Amino acid sequence: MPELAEVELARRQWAKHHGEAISGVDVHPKARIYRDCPAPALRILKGKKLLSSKAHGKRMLFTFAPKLHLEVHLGMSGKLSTSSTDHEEQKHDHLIIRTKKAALIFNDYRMFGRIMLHDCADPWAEFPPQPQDPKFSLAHIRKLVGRHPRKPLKALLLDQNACPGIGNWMADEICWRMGIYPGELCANLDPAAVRKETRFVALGALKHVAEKNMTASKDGFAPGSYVENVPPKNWLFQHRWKKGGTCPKCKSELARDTIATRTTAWCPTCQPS
DNA sequence: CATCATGTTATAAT
DNA sequence: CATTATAACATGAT
Repeated sequence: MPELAEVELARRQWAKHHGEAISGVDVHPKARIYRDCPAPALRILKGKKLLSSKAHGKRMLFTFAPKLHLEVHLGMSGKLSTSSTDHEEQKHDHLIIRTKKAALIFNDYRMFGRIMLHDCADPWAEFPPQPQDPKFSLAHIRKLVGRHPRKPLKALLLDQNACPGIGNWMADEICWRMGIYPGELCANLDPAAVRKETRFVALGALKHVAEKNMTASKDGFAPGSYVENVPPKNWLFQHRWKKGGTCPKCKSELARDTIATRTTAWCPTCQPS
């Protein structure tokens, strides 16, 4: 499910409980999401306060002390939600962090998501710039494109070291805005166009998906409700999965195929191969 | 029953 | 060594 804007929205669910002390931690020790971290280790959070949080790409980091952070990745089907203190464990709830006011829940039925615990000051110190950051510069993109001349555009966009936070639908959206066939090789691309449209889609997604609903309600969201936050109708997003879906620009029927291991939708007219 | 899903990663191949 | 391609992971919806 989650790309950078959905991840940011998920982070904000738990972020509503910054400042609250942790009274209990329920874990499912066998769940695959704990493959990087023994589940019982999470009990160290008990008695600590959730101080702050941030996101980078598709990762979230929840800070409980200067050198104690919980990292969460949602994988394909992970969800963060909050519920009342009497929340009873639902199917595929793998982690429930309890405070006096709420239950913070991580649910993931496919278990491609993951949990990590960090005991250093800044576990993300060496991360590459995100598309929405000013550091996502033209020089940076030139370097990326130059390093991957035989890589398809779509594969570059999906590379989390290159474009952190971009996933399948945003990658298609970016290719479509560029007017470039997703299988086009990086060697043939204009780095300025890659930068421009990647930033447009990243910033637009944050605005439409992450921010919009945050002002819609002040007392939280029902679990999963945020998935209804979607980009506008003139984005490819709204048309790419409909059968017989058409290009919002030229109304041609969209094409579909697997590119860079993922199902890809594009407009054969606006993005000729 | 077969196919597909907004993701990553270990391993192979070039 | 660096870059690129593919299979595997687990569950549910269609």
